[in-house]
Amino acid sequence: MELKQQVTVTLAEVAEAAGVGESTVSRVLRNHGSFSGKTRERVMAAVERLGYVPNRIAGTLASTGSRLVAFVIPSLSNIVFPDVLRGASAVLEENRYQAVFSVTDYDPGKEEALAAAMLAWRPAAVMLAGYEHTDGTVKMLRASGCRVVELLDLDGDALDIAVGFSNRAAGRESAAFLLKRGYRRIGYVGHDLSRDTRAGKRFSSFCETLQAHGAPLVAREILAGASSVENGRLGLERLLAQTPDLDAVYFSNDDMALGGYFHCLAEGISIPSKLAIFGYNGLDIGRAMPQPLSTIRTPRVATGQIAAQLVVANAPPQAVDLGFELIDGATA
Amino acid sequence: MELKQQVTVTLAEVAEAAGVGESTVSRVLRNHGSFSGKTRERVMAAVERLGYVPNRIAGTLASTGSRLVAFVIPSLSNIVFPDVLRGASAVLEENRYQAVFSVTDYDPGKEEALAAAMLAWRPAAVMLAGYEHTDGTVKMLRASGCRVVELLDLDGDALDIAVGFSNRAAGRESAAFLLKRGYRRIGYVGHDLSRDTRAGKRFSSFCETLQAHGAPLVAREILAGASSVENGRLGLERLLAQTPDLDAVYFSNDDMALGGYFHCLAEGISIPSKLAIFGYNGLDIGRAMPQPLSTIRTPRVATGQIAAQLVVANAPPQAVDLGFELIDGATA
DNA sequence: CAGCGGATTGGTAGCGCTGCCAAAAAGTCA
DNA sequence: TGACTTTTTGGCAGCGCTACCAATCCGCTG
Repeated sequence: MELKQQVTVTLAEVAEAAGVGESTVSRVLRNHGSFSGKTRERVMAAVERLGYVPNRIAGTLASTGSRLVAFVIPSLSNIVFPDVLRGASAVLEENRYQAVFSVTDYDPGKEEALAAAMLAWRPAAVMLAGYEHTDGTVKMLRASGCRVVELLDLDGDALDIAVGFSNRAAGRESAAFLLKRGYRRIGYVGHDLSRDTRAGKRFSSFCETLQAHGAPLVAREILAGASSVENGRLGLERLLAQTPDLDAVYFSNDDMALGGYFHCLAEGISIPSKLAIFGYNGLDIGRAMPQPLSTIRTPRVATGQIAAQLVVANAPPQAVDLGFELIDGATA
Repeated sequence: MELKQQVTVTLAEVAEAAGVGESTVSRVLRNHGSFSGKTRERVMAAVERLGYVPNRIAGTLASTGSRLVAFVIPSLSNIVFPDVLRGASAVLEENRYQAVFSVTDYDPGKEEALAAAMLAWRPAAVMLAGYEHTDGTVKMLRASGCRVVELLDLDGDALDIAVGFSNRAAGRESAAFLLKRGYRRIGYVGHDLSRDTRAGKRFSSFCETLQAHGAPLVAREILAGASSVENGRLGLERLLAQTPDLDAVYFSNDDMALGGYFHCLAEGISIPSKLAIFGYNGLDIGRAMPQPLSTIRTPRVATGQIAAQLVVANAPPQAVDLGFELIDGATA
């Protein structure tokens, strides 16, 4: 292999080869404005012959408004965000938009820096997780003039568009469900809540609901770092060591809950008679477990889809509540 | 708070405000070329005051070479690709590169179309999964002059850079491991192999190795659609219904294997004494299972990191073998 | 056949920034 | 101090494309 030749064919060359003007080529390629069928053929033949690939950088600069959509997401380890991206990218690709992303690791400072970097690409929209942003981020987004979509949260005030569901309601319904099932000595196993503010909202509403029904949270175990199956297992082990007589445990999400489930399997703790387990997210894996996981299924892919559709349609500011579904599984 | 729908500030305006020339502002902002400390301060003050955000579209067009890196990946559901993206995006962000992506759904035709769309952004590099591309894709990539990185496969000829490991070797070692453990009646449960060519390579090498050792594959169950825990469970159920006396099953990946594990749990099939289970990928979840999953751990995040590093460093064409690790768990 | 309106087409300013080059300013040295 | 360097700086031509406008063409009318 050797150095490649930078043989960039330009629109001007296509125009020359086709014997037409540049603007005609541009019109044909974008299928915009009018041109004859004959012209179209000549242009397409030249494009084919020269192997022309339009330069979207130049195109975007010359036209108003880009077809880039920027995602500034907390993580790619948590399946939630790939799911959102998946939903969004399908819609964006259909509409010839291009997705750009960067990962904040749940760090608001990094979010601000990355949002600034994104804005430099003059995207049509910026999509972020939730409502908690630094003042700098908010100011910057407001000043940018591009659409802003806040995802997966509805507990707060949207800057522009918001798509998701209420995490507080999710926490509340989870607690109500466990209470209705008769559990009274309830514990919690979670991951770092200071960074994952949505998990924090679920937890605080969960606690408030328990409290309001006279069965306040008995114990909690918060693990540093991200959620994972291993942390869930470890968390439940620690929680039970500290408070053995719990009858139910709420986990910050399904990964953590699955870890708890594994711990019970390994220790011979029978579910749900000895201990009930409740998760959050409604991952597919929960359905395949020997005992389907009791959890709340969230519309992750749909969140991405709807968000993308609203951006493509340049919809007015709004908050779209996609809701969630409580899965009455076999673990609680 | 001023909610001015401000017209975008340009570099020229910053220059004017700072009382310097445009090129001076450009130099200061990119910290490239020489300028005095005093000038630097004046420029930065003006940038701050006006809330200037550089326009990377214009910058990229004017300069040679972009800082975009395009990912054309088969899926976001399979955790493999988010993992690769995660490794890559960390490195890219550090180096002020921007990641762009689109999803092919394992469809070579879609890959070609999306690769073409990506090329229109004139990226510094295009990253793709594996070696199997349409002639059109290959031709286009060759002609583009941008770097091409093929990921997660080494069984074939690289276009430019390749980073990953040998799937054939992985299949071979998996088979050798099971044979060494004494299993002889071995089955396979997999997902759609025609699309996921890397899984196909593992499977064919697995079979060849069994054959070479006089213990050819006894049965197989291939499920349509993507890999999932549910499909793994269903697949094993079907496989055993058809061939009950297997002593080991190789799964196309850990998700599928976990499904198989769940099936055994639900049916009271003891692992590994009655049936051994072997996966592929080495997901964290496998470590947290009551019986750690026997599998092969692949360097997914590292693949992304190394790939990104090579692109950033503009390294010469090469194939980097990151290898994999056989995890001697408790299920085989 | 001139006159018209709509369909096509080409010319050409920019879009906002970088790269190159020459000019201006600031140092250096004998 | 004058000649010569080195550091800073500004001007401006593009990068490849789109948007706008004017020119041309065509088919019909009256």
